[in-house]
Amino acid sequence: MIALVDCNNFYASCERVFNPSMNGRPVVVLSNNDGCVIARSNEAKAIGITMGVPAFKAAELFRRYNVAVYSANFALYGDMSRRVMQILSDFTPRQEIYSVDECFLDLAGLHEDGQAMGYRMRERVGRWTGLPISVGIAPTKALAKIANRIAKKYPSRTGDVYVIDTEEKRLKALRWLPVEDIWGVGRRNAMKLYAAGVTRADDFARMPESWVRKQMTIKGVYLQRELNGVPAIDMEIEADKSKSFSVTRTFPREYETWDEVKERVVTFASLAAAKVRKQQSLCRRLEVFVQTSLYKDSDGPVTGAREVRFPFPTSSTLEIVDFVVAGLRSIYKPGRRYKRAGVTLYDFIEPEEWQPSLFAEMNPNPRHPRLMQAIDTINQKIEGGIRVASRDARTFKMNRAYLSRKYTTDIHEILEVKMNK
DNA sequence: TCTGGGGTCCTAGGACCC
DNA sequence: TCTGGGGTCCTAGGACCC
Repeated sequence: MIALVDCNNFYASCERVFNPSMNGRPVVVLSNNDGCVIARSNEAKAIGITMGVPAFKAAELFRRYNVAVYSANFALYGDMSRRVMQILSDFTPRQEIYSVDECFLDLAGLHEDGQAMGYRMRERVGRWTGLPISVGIAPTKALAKIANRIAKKYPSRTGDVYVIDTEEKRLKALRWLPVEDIWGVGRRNAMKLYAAGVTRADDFARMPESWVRKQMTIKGVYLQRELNGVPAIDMEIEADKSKSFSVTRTFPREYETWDEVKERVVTFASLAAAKVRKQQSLCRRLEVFVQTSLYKDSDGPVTGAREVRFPFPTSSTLEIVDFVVAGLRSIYKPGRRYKRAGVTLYDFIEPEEWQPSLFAEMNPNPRHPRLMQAIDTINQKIEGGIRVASRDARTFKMNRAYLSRKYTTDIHEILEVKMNK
């Protein structure tokens, strides 16, 4: 059996842990720049605040219902996530961390009753972190997802834990679940399925495999097997190295000068490069894009994008910054009002896989690795301690009007939290 | 005035090779 | 009139996830 454990309303719940007075009150968390709603407590959902709604459109609801509003505090959520995952890994070493707030646990070989174990997980995570979780248990990952959904939907009847361990329960669950809510069925496939007269998961499970293969590719076939109780999607216990790193942002206002846009893009490239170094890869390509407002022009946003292939693999911020500025220069149009930009680093190789070129000018600067190491060490201790000069913090300030504090990652805050307890 | 961010995988089709 | 067959690699675009 496989468990899918997931934190309820994760970001909103994290904020609540440190502000218990928010219990019972609607809580929402906003995206970068306080742009739109990205997490909601149950109370916030109940008063009709929808996922992704722009903050300015929900302002009236916020006021009327005395909603507690928070700017996203990803450092806090990341740290809470690490704690939850750590606790759950005690139940079985076979854990797949699927997202910041979810993990699969392979329960094979464990003798404890699933329901009982689910309650124990809930109890322990709740007591040790203050976060509420839901647990779904079933023979396959796709079914565990559904079990979890049932647990969430009927908290009082299930106690937030639901196990699909009989054929009867499996069929009942499939009859209950609309196709569009199946894990791996998105908007597009849902439309195809509806067009074919398929509206419930059990209809989908009975569709001819050839049809599924044709309409939904091999992934659809795996999914169908999983719903029929046959494992087809492997657990991924070992976290692979990432294949790309992106940093993209919407700006707080439109930028109309080269310097402003360049500063942002250089910053994004620097952040992404640090991630590449952290996983000890080298990078051979980047993509940079800039975009005008998604909402202003009636014919939609104008996007410019450019791929840059490096003459050698590198993880040096200095080298990557040069490449990204060259890329940006080739797409930047003076006079445009840019609202969003981003950088993706990808096409990684491992350092030992690469041989230097015979031509010196095609090789990376041999002194950069140690320089980067020194910079990373310093920046670990002093956030933003060293950066390339073309990054200028003064030119950019993100809106984070409702930011909570770094309760778990800043030593002063940690002491304060402890004293209050 | 104000509208998020970061990933992975699959497939078709083109380019190229022998 | 008749115009091979098999394979790899790469990329863009689509679809999906949280």
